[in-house]
Amino acid sequence: MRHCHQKMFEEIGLKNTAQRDAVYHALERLHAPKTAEEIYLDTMHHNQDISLSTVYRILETFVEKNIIVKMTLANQTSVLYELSHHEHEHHLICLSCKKVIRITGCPLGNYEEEVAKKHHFQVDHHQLYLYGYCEDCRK
Amino acid sequence: MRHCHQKMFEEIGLKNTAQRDAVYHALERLHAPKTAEEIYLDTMHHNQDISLSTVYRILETFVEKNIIVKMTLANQTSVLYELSHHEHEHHLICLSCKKVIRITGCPLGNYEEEVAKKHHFQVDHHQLYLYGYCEDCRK
DNA sequence: TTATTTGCAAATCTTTTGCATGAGG
DNA sequence: CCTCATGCAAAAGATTTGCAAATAA
Repeated sequence: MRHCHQKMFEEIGLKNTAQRDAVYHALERLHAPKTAEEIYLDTMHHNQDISLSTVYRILETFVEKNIIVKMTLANQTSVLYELSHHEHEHHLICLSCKKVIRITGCPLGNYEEEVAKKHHFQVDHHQLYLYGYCEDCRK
Repeated sequence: MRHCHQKMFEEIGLKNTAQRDAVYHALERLHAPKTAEEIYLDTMHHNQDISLSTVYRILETFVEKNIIVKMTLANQTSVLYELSHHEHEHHLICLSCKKVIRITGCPLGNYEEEVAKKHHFQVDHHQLYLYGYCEDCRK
């Protein structure tokens, strides 16, 4: 039973359990937004028994502690989770293979301020998704 | 039993039923992205008995015929539907009252082409959501 | 030791589907 | 008439929850 993330859990005030460690490892391995089910299966495939409800609970806890983020894509029923990268990013979503690709850079410029002024809406953050076909699927 | 949308249904090859008419009326009244449940309740409140599964089926049909669009917001489990406006639009979502406001105008410019070039990704369309606080809630 | 975490099963919520009945053209 | 649409109830998929047992600190 490894405890690679012991220090991190300590810092954020969470007990260092084998299940939390395993879920964190899975998120590191998968390095893309994944469903709770996918994270559960990946964990099981790496010989860490866990129950699906525990995965959900751990993911919720991680979201609260801001170490992962939660997202929902258009016309997709499940919620996706990925490690927080603490940098501004957007996503490309392949309509064919459903792959999600993170990209940095942002075209918004001072658009948020324009919107704030024009619509009397105080912008906190934004999400931009570009849907299309990835290199492999456009062939 | 009114049939205000008879001509439209005829044109797109759908039978003109009281339920379809009622759902379309509800979408016109609500003029914002709403859940199937909300559309169902609005329809019932306007004295048109309908079953929730029929609402889902009608909404699916309308999506196929391109007279409405389907969307999912971040961290929200339910799918939302609204009339197609056939113009490019984005949405402001109030984090407090959950209101969704449609806006026109787009800050992307030639960003899609840049992404296509840089990431070898063929962009089909995009979604932009600005989260924050609306005029009523920022007070 | 004690509060926290986990596993299991059951509950919940949203959406879909099978099938018999009903209605539009 | 005959096909398509609807209602109902049941199924399905995703997520949450209650509770007793297990475990970290």
